[in-house]
Amino acid sequence: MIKLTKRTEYGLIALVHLAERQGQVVSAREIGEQYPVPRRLLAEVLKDLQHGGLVNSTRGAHGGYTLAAPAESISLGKVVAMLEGAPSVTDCTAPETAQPCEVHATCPIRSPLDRIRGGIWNLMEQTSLQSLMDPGPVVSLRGSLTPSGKAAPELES
Amino acid sequence: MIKLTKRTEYGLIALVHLAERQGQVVSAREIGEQYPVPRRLLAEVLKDLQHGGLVNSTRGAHGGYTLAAPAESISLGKVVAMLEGAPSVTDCTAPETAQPCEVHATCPIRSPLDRIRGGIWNLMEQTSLQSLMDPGPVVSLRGSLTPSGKAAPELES
DNA sequence: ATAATTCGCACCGAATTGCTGCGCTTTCCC
DNA sequence: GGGAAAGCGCAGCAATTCGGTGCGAATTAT
Repeated sequence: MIKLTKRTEYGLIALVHLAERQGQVVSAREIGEQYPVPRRLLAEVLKDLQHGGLVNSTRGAHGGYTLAAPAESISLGKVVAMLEGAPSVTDCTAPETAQPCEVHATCPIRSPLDRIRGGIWNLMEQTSLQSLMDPGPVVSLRGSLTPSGKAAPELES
Repeated sequence: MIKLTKRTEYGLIALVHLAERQGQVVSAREIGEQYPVPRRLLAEVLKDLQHGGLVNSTRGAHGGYTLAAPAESISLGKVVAMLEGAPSVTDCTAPETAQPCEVHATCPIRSPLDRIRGGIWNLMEQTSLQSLMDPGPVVSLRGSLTPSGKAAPELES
């Protein structure tokens, strides 16, 4: 199914919240109080974001989280990749699967499907956290589905 | 997770196969023999496609399926919507959920997330079965994420 | 009749998802 | 120093979804 998980949804809520108070240390509890987000799960998500280096965490009494980078430089793609694992359109397109997918040779939709995946991914890569907050147009894609199929050059590395 | 289900994958394989022999009646068994697709499940998928009017089915001895429309007029979006149900980026964006999603008012990422969904959807809507088969560029998106957020005007109706 | 097909359920096992519990560590404040 | 506040790590649980199958009925060419 084409959808994002709750983890990503919560993560985005938190990130946007952090972005609004850039610099300030915000606790998971505070965020959990403002939105109907199970704070326990939110903490889990924040932890993952911290692992990925998107947020900094401060422990201890008045601890909490801050954005580790400006909102403009955080792409939706990064968040999704971090919170949901490697994205793929079908299982056999997942690079780490390493199973050459027996169809491979015959499968007539493999590479096209790859292009779709690239397009979706490109969409997310080009969407920054900042633009998610802006009211205006987010991004203008063009030529996102090129024959090369490599619309999303680098993901995480 | 951002991915298509096996159902869609199998459906696309079948549709492409049907498109290649446009006009000819092709049985589920034949398709199942060419690709490592459980023919039982394939039949299930084909049935759904028939329900949605994308393919015609002929019963009886030399029965099978044919494309119900030219490959150019079948969009990837239609197939996905038909095989995976209403697409949504998060649960609360699903129209039929009807739960107004308590955050709604406060949720800072609802509408942006909606735009993402629209963008992805738009991508699929603009990708025809035919273009999936062509080797060239598939589609050139531009302005897919407009502030209006309604990048995908009509879905199924 | 018989064989080849699709059709319509219903069902099962496995994986994923959303969520919670419990205890530990770190840090601030008194 | 002691307590409270906060993050960290791991493990587990319930519900849903997904991939796949079984079985029989209906339909049609030979």
